[in-house]
Order: sequence, then structure tokens, then C-alpha cells
Amino acid sequence: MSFIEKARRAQIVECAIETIAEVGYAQASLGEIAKRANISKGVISYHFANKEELLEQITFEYYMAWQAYIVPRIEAQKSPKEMLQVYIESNLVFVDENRNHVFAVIEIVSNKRTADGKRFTEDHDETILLPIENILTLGMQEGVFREFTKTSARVMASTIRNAIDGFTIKLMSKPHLDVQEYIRELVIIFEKSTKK
Amino acid sequence: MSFIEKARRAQIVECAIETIAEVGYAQASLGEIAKRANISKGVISYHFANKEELLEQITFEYYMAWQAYIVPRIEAQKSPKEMLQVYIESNLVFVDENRNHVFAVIEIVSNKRTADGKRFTEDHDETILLPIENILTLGMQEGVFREFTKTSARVMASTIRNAIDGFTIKLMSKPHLDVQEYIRELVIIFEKSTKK
Amino acid sequence: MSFIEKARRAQIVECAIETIAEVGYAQASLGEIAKRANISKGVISYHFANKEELLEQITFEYYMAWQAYIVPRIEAQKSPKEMLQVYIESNLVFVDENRNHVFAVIEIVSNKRTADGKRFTEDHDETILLPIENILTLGMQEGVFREFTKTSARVMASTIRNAIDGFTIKLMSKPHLDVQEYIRELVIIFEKSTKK
Amino acid sequence: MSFIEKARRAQIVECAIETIAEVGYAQASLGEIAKRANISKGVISYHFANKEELLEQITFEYYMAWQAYIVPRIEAQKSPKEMLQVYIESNLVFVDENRNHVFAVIEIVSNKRTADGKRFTEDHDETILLPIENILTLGMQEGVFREFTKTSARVMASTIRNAIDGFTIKLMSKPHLDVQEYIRELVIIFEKSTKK
DNA sequence: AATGAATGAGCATTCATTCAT
DNA sequence: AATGAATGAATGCTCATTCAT
Repeated sequence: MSFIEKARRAQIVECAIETIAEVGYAQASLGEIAKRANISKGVISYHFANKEELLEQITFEYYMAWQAYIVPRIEAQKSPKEMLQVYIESNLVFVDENRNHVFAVIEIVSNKRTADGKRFTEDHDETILLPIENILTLGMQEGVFREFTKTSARVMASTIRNAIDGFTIKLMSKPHLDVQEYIRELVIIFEKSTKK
Repeated sequence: MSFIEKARRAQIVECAIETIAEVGYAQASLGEIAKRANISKGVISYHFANKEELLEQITFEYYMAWQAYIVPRIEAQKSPKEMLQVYIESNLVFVDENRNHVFAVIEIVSNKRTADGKRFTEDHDETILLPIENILTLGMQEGVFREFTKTSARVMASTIRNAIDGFTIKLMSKPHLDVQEYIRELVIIFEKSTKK
Repeated sequence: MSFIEKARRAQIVECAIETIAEVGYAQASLGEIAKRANISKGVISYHFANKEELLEQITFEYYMAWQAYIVPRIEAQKSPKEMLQVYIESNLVFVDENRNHVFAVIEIVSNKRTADGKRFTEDHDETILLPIENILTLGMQEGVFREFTKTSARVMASTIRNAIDGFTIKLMSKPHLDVQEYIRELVIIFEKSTKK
Repeated sequence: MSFIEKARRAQIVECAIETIAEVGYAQASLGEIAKRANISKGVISYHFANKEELLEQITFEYYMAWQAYIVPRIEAQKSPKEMLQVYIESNLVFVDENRNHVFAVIEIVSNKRTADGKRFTEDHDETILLPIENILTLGMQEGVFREFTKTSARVMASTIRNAIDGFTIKLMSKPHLDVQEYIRELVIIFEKSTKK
């Protein structure tokens, strides 16, 4: 893939993110995206096999950026308690700093369907929840967290993740939310619910 | 409104719920809904002024059913701790027993837009979160829950609500989820995070 | 045709006239007419074979009323000059006093089409223009009007008729037009253009 | 606007004119127009924002062509009497040579409605009637035409215009009308009705 | 005599995609 | 590499008409 090719794709992806975040999935036609990017509709089709590939690129890049931001911050922590704390904090900060991208991904994921029209049910548990569960298990082994069975660890992890995702959606409609305050409260809530 | 009129509307609403739940908002055209209901497209237009009215009927009926199920169960409780417990439990059971309807409402709400294409940001906090906050405040006053400021109560309430909504979405992709187990774990999590 | 049948048809015709006059041909659907008449759409179909029959009834009744008003007034005149004068005057007064009906007929006639979509070109010259031409011929024979060939009499008659119809259309957009003044001026114009 | 774009728009406009002139406003759907142009329905939507824009283009082009034809012919005349004569003649010739276009414009204008369904009553008097009134006034000042008050000049101008428009409509149903003869007669009529 | 219900064809418009240039 | 042009299927909606009750 040439340099120009990369740059064009990046530009289109960037513009698609803004469009979806602003007008929503249903209104974000290729025509609308092209108009905002000041390019012809055909360019998008030229650089992306179809609309689906463009949308997947958006989610893929999001996931890459998310990992690049979160993972090193978690790994820099020594204790499970700090890890959990940093997980919550860095996730909320990441969302806060990448609002449009997150909003776009939410729109895309929640509208994704398989060819036969069924809801797309890709299982992200092992990529998304497992890392949280690992922190919980570690904390349990070190005796700072309460006991977790496989199931209860998964529900706990889901709840933490849902708190983060729920915050994201709230941020869509309440852009002036005090993020730091939200972080502090969530840290307290999950500290209490995980401790021995 | 005549009996037949009511019955027809109910049938169409029912069919629309199934269609949206199954193929999603974007694919749930009036034609698709009519096809599944084995009626002509025009019938829907005859009984509903437009698509929006049909979708609003779905969300309205859902909210009515939800209230009718939840409220008396909460009011039957004596202590705030039991109220919170029952709130979690009855919500999850209600979702479990009204899966299609819930899924459809989620699709509808998350795709709702204003006339100018902006995300529809009706603020449900006062109808959805306030009741939970009231339970938290009551528990705090009775000395069984920890201290909550106005803000921390709202974050706590949001987290509880997000846990329920997150469970709902998980249920979409994992229909064989053990609901009772999930209830037990959530009750534990929020008991710990609210107690003094 | 029973009394009730007649009354119903009259009511529907009356309401259709008002509707067409107000919202125009294209917007005057059977549904709209029924709504304004506070009856069900089916009633119209019950009393009229189809929409076309209803529209034809409107134009038929208009023509009957027009004849009943104009003819005796012309016949009461002694001289061709007075006949022409009264023709112009009584036509404008009739239009003025039956505005809605006239407007509706104009809408209907100008939108009438044959089955194959071609413009409906019923020739009204012999019913509409001939009476005027007869006045012109009479005046010519009596030596008060100038010479008219068959053709020039027809053009003269057309021009008189167009002045009346043009006034009607002007009245649609300028309802406060001074009708009496318009009559006076038209009488002068056609007095001059017909006199020897 | 590119050359191809212009050509396509011109082709579509041309075809729309023919369609409306032939089957009338109500039957002239975009589908029908496209079918006659042997293009897909989408092409029209591609080149025109909506149907209204297409129809407006038709009336706009007509008015431009009309002005370009009439104005220089009037301005080439020396006396008011000749001006009036040429106005009548050139209008009838223009209609005769642009039959479809005129018919289409008549259909469009007479079916135009405002958003709330009311008849569209744009006042063309100042653009259409004023030039005729100016000729009348000039002739009056030069002493070749009779006295005209503001009102009587307007009625006179309306009558002339109605004669032309009435001729146009007659031409729709009687395509073999002798135009030159009609011109001669109209010139005589309005010569007589304006002279001192 | 009257109606509510239903139909199905037709409407303008939107859109992802294709393709010649 | 990029584009403007074109397509045709799909969408929500309207409407005259039919029909059982």
C-alpha cells in the first residue's frame, strides 16, 4: 500500500468517524461522508471495497489505539488494586479524549448485522473481559480481592466494562460531564465491590 | 378506537417488535414488517400515521409494562437494601421475560434522531435514575448505606442501571446466559458497593 | 334516485367543491374531501361510481347553474349591444357570486385527461362561443356592430370569453378585486371593439 | 457545471416538457419522464435536487426565452400602435413556435401550490402587465390612444394578456388553428378598443 | 345506507455500488 | 488515482378503489 493510498484511507476514515459521530449511523451515507471530506463519492469506493470495509477499518483502528493506550498503563502498575483503578481511569480518559471515534464505533457496532440480517454477535468477551478477569484473579490470589469463581469474575468484569461503556453513552448526550469526578466515584464503587 | 382497530395495532406492534429484534432497526422496513405479518404494506400506514408513530408505540408500551412490573415489586419492600436487591432482580427478570420487546426498544432508542439529524438526547435521568437515587438516599438516611452526595448517588445509580442495560445487551448475543446467577452476582456487587 | 340519495350526493358535491377550490385538484383526494365532510371515505365511493363521476357532477351542476343565470338575462334584452353588455356583466357577477364553484371547475377542467393520458379536448365552442357569435351576427345585421366573417366573429367571441375566464383566474389570487369596475371597463372595451 | 451536466439537464428538461405537455401535470411522474427519456429514474434525481427544481427550471427557461424573443421586437418599434400590434403578434408566434414548452408551463404554474396546500398566487402583474400598460400610457400621452386611468389601463392590459393566454389554451385542443388569421383579428380588436 | 378495513399500485427520494474516462 | 455519471433496488408514504359487515 503506497503512502498516498494510506493517507487517503486515513483521511476518509477520519471523516467517516466525524460524520457518524455527528449524524449517526443511518444518516452517514457514503455521499454524506464524501461531501464532508470534499471528495467525490467514487473515491471512497475506490479505496475501500465497500462500505463495510470502511466501517471495519474504523473499529479496527479504534481497537488498536485503545490497546496502545490502556495496556502499557496497566502493565506499569504493581498491585491488582492499582491495576483496576488505572483500568477504570485510563478507559474513561481515553473515551474522553477520543469522543468522536468512540461514538462512531458504538454506532457501527450496534448496527452491525450479518448477511442474513441477524444481529452480529461476535464474542469479544475473551479480548475485552478476560484482561479484567485476570486482574481480579490476581488480586484474589494475592489476597486483596474477595473470592471470585469463574462466573462471578465474569459478571464482575462485565459490570466494570458496562460502567465504562455506559459512561461513554452518557457522555454523548452530556458532553460537559465532569469526567474526573466520574472516575473517582467509579474507582470507589469497584474498590468496595471487589475488596475482601 | 374500535376493538378491531386495537387488535390490528397490537398485531402490527407485536410483529414490528419481532422484526426489529431479529433484523435490527435499519433492516426493519415497513415492507419487511408487513411481509412477516402477512399483511399488505398499506395496512400499517392505515393504522399508524407514520413509521415514527409505530416505533413510539413500541417504546411507550414497553415503558408502561416495565413500570407496571417494577414499581409494585419495589413498593412491596420494607428496607432500602431489599428495595435495591429487588430492583436489580425484577429488572433482570423483566428483561429476560420480554427479550424481543427490550431488544426492539434498544434498537429504536439508539437510532432515534432529531429532524436535523442530531442524536436524540432526551434526558431520562429524572425518570430512570431518580428512583434508584431515592433508594440510595433512603438507605443512607436509615444508616444502612454509605454516605452519598448528590453526584455520587447519580454515579452509583448510573452504574446500577448500566449493569442492567449491559446485561440486556449481553443477553442479545448470549441467549443461554444463566439469568439467576447473574442476578445473584449483581446483588452481591451492589450490596458491597453501597454498604456503610 | 331517492331523496336521501340526492341529499347525500349534493352534500358530497358541495364539500368537494370547497375542497378543490381551497387546496387544489392534486391535493383534493377522496380522503381529504371525506374528512372535511365528516363522513367516511367509502360513502363517496358508494354514491359515486368513481372519482371521475363526482368531478363531472361538479362541472355539470356548474354548467346548469350558469345557464340558468345567464340565458334569461340575455333574453330579456332588446338590442344586441345590451345583450353583449349584459353577457359580460352577468358572467362576471355569476363568477363573483359562485367563486368556489367556478374555481373548482377550473381546476377540474384543466386537469382532465382521457384514458390514455392525453389532454381532454372536448370542444365547447358550439355551446360556449356560439351564443356570443349569435349576438355579434345579430348586431351586424341590425347595423350596430361592424362586419364579422365567420372567423372574425369566432375570434371576437373567444376574446370576450377569455376576458371573462381571465377575470375569474385573477379573482382567485386577488379576491378583493373591484368587480363592478372590472365590468365597466370590459363593457367599454368590447363596445369599442365591436361597434361599426 | 460541466458540459455533460448541462447537456443532461437540458435533455431531461426537454423530455419533461414533452411529457407534461402530452400527459399533463398529474401524470407526469419522474418515472414517466425517465421512461420517455430512456434513462433510469435515478438520473433525474442525480441532476436535479428534487422534482420542484426540475419544474422551476422549465418555467425559468421559458420565461428567459420569452423575454429574449419579445423584448427586442417591441423595442424595435417606433409608435405605441405598432408596439401593441407587435406585442400581440410576437406573443402568438412565440407560443406557436414553442407549443410544448408553453403548454408545460401552463400545467406547472396552474398546479403550483404552497407548502400548506394553498394556491400559489405569485403576483406577475408587475412583470407581465406593466410593460403592456406602459405601451398604453405612452400611446395616451402621444394622443393616439384613448384616455386610460391606472385601473382602466390594467383591465385593458389584462384583457390583451388574457386574449393571448386564451389563444394558447385553444391551441392545445385545436392545433390546426390559423395563427396568422388569429393575429390579424386580435390586432384589429385591440386597435379599435384602444384608439381615441 | 354506510363504514371501517384493507389493498396494491404508484409516488418522490435515497443510496451503495459500478464503470468509463 | 480519481471522478462524475449512472443505475436500480429499496424506502416511507398516498391514494382510489373494493368489500364484508
